[in-house]
Amino acid sequence: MMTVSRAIREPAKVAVATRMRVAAAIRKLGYVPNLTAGSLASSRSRIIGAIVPTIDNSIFAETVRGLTERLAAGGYQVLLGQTGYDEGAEEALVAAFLGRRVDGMVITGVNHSALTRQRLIQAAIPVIETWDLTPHPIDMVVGFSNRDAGRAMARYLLGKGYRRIGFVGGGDDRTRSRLAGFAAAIRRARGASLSEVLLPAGTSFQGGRQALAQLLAGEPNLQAVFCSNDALAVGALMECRRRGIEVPRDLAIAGFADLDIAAEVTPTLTSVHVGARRIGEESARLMLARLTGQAIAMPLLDMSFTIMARESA
Amino acid sequence: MMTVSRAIREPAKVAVATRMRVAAAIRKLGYVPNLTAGSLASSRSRIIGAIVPTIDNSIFAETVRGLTERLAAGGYQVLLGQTGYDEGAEEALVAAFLGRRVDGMVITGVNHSALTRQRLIQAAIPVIETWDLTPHPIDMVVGFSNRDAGRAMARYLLGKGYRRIGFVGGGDDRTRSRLAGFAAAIRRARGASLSEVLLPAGTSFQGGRQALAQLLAGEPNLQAVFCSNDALAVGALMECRRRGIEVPRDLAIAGFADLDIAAEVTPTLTSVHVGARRIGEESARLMLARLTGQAIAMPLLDMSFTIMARESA
DNA sequence: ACGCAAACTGTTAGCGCTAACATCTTCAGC
DNA sequence: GCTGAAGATGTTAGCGCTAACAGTTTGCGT
Repeated sequence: MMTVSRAIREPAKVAVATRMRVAAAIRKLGYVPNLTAGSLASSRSRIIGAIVPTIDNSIFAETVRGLTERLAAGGYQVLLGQTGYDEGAEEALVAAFLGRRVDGMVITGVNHSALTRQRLIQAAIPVIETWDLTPHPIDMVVGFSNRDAGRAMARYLLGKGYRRIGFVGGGDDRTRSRLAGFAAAIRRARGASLSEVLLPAGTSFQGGRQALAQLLAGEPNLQAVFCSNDALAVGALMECRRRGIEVPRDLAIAGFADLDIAAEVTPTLTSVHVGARRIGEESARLMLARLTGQAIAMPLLDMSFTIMARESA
Repeated sequence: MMTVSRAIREPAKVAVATRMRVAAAIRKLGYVPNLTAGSLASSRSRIIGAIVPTIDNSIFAETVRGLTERLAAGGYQVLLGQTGYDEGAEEALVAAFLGRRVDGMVITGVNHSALTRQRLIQAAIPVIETWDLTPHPIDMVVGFSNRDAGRAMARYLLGKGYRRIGFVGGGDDRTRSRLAGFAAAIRRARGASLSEVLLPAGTSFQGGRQALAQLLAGEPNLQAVFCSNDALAVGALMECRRRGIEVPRDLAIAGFADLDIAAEVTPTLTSVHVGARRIGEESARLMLARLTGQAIAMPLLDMSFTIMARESA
């Protein structure tokens, strides 16, 4: 038995002839190693838990893909959980994943319930928080400052001369951070005004259209709108087309995340590039390093962001 | 120990007072049950493996969501795998999932390598193939006929009077089935011609734009294009706008899958509604029924499809 | 007060593997 | 031919839980 176990996991330690006999027997018997038993015996599951709000609108899908591919290359699989932007769901998922004895966790955002934090710390496994930054990480962080990104977009729009400005976003933490930075910069600008619409978290095209309608109802002379994700922004663009509002002449629109679609719509969408895929890849890199016992020089990775100036704003 | 195990899994079988003592102890000790050990002992993992080509463009993301939510309600978790449209990756994922002793598998498509089929059959677990139909399922099927859907779209376009028709699709099995039905119907129509562009599997907006350009280069008088998914169709729409081609007056465009975005773009996109989410939900329903030992009256569920006639075609 | 079934709690064995250690081979070097 | 170390294979115990069964307590009818 032990020789078979070795032939599968560490072939170099088994003589070639034996290895071939093992392989033949495996084929003949249709043997499928029980990784569950292996996990129990070795107390390493080779599974990393990943928790994102949703994979629906591909904002996080890219991160998940980057993470999954890099971890797979290192021999780890990803157990994916979706919270639907619900803290209770996140708590349940973390508990379930820890129960499965994942070897590490990658979780979206830096705000978690006290219980979730406590459980993650007690689990004593590598934990990476993503898509944001914080001075008080659970363990490691790979993200960017949503606050700074919001401020940067405000400055960009103000720099273009816009003054009556709107904000549309879902109600999640990262959107709130972006809004905080955005609003602070606009408040500081002479003669600038801000109107906001906060939608339920996780809304998409349709939500963007409605939100734009709502903004225009309150402030018909709006000059620019910053949407907290590209799906909302594309929805807003569509609503503009429907109303005959010409973008950016009559109204400027900017999005966030720089999805594939941003460069493809007409007019092309100004957005904030955040390297969603690279966040996943870098998280995988850090995770693998930690799991192989390497010291992590930099447990806080600021991936930064870039404003992609295109036609819409 | 046994009482604790029962208090957690079947609280009704434990006296209330004992149950509360157990709960108190759990809290005090920060005990997290090891589900891996539980799986090994009970030989039930309460995990269902799900394999899709990709979650990037949300065609399958909806199915995954429906599946995940319904299964969660039944106490099961989903282990998600992405093949990236690669048969080798599918094989590896199936092997890995079976090694983890998943209690069931939900897999996209009905064409799999001989080895994959054999492994799934030998595993003797419930298996659901989705997004297509076949007379020779591994076990159960929840889908619709891609061939029929292709034919239906051909008839729809022919019925609108279009004769010089194009097809754009990725190179996956389901696209090929759609094309087969589509091409057959067009061949049978008087005076109708078909030009095709097959892209690498998994391409998106950008691919749709390029493919349209390619089609028009070969057949400048094209009247209608059927795109094998909505992302391609939206890409094609964008290319039209860029070239000043008015849809549907100069060129009709139809998509497939009826994503959220189809109803939101301008012009709204004619598409084939396939109930992606319901495929996931029904798969979960069948899976749970099978796992609780119920007999399945109908192991082949034809979810059908509907052509959503909108402005673009 | 007693018997007995139902309700509850406890004991034993083993799920399939791997860590750690033990033993057996092989072969270079003299 | 012998020694010793490296290389290859084997043995033992146990990971943390649950199925199956065993034993104990409770409550009810008489």
